[in-house]
Amino acid sequence: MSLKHVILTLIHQAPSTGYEINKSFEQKIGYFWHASHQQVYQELAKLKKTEMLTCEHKPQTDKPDKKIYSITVKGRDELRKWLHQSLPEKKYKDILLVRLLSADLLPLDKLCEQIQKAAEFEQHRLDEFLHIQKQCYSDEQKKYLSALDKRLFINMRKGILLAEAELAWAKEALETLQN
Amino acid sequence: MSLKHVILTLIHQAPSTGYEINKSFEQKIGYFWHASHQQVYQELAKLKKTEMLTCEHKPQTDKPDKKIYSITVKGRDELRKWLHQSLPEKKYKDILLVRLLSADLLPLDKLCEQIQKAAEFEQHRLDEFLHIQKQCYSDEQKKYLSALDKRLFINMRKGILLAEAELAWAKEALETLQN
DNA sequence: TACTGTTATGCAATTATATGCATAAGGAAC
DNA sequence: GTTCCTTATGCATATAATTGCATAACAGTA
Repeated sequence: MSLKHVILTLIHQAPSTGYEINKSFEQKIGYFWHASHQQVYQELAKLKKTEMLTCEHKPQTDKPDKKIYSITVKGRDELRKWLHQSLPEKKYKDILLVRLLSADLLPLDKLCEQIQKAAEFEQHRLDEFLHIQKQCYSDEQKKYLSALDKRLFINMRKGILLAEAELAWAKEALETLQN
Repeated sequence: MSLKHVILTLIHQAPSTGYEINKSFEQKIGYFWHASHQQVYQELAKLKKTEMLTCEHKPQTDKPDKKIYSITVKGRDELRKWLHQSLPEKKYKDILLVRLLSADLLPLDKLCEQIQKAAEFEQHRLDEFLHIQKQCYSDEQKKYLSALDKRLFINMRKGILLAEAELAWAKEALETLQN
């Protein structure tokens, strides 16, 4: 439903290869959308078949050949249409919360360990975001952000706020469990 | 991967029918795990076939017949095994953040409308949680929580903290966009 | 020279989810 | 009396996502 549009969004920003799109998913985009490389290549093939994208073949001598995809008018129309649709309901999936429900089969210390580990992961995420914030968005820089940079800033802020909430929860949860 | 274990968790707590499990997903469980009724019935059939669950058929005269599922020893072992596995990485999917990236195809006012709508949904969620918190977890009551109630409390707290973070983000985002 | 990592693509098979439709009986509302 | 809601189950099909495997050339390193 949406991976299609995520990819269209990326290629709309700039023509790209599957490899580059995969890199985006591994790096920045990965914080708010997850996709494997197989999924990406399959989706690109589908988008080409339905004429949302065109593909230019770029042979290379030293490295494997590239396929550079560009968005078509049809693709841009589809993207615009999707952007105007109302947001589908969020589908929450939080394994840790499920595990809490059957913790009588999981010793308290093991459970706390899992919460601890999840917290460390979030801390790592948060640190990365905070680093970006420091580097790219000083109070001075924030005054003169372009429209695009504003949007990137907002996205990063969500990463920060959610990671902080996760961390606050983990702390509280550990205290309550071990009280 | 996990729906299986979510269902095992629920039936481990108490033998249930597919209908009851679906109710759980629509209500409380829905806040941290989403599943449709078709998915649930199919998964129950699979779990029965693989002998994780047994099924007792309860004919009823006034209403459609029930199938009451109970967890088997094999099912409980499977659940315990899963509980001890380390958590898989979270797979983030946030459509709103994707949409922010291609906002040049979406007028600012429409974008803000979508953020506003998402915020209203979160506010509704938050209100429900806060209501539960007020009803069930007064300062006095919190002192004497059973192990299970503690876990339920922790889950609810996550709902509250995350919803608050979403709301804080939405407010900030709207301010930045409209500055 | 063999191993590891990066660039670059993909197929095949399976599993997980979603979409649409179907049945059936009781009760409440209009 | 017909329409809608709740209880209770499910099938068939379609789409999305994961898992495992495969290819290939170069570059660095041990």
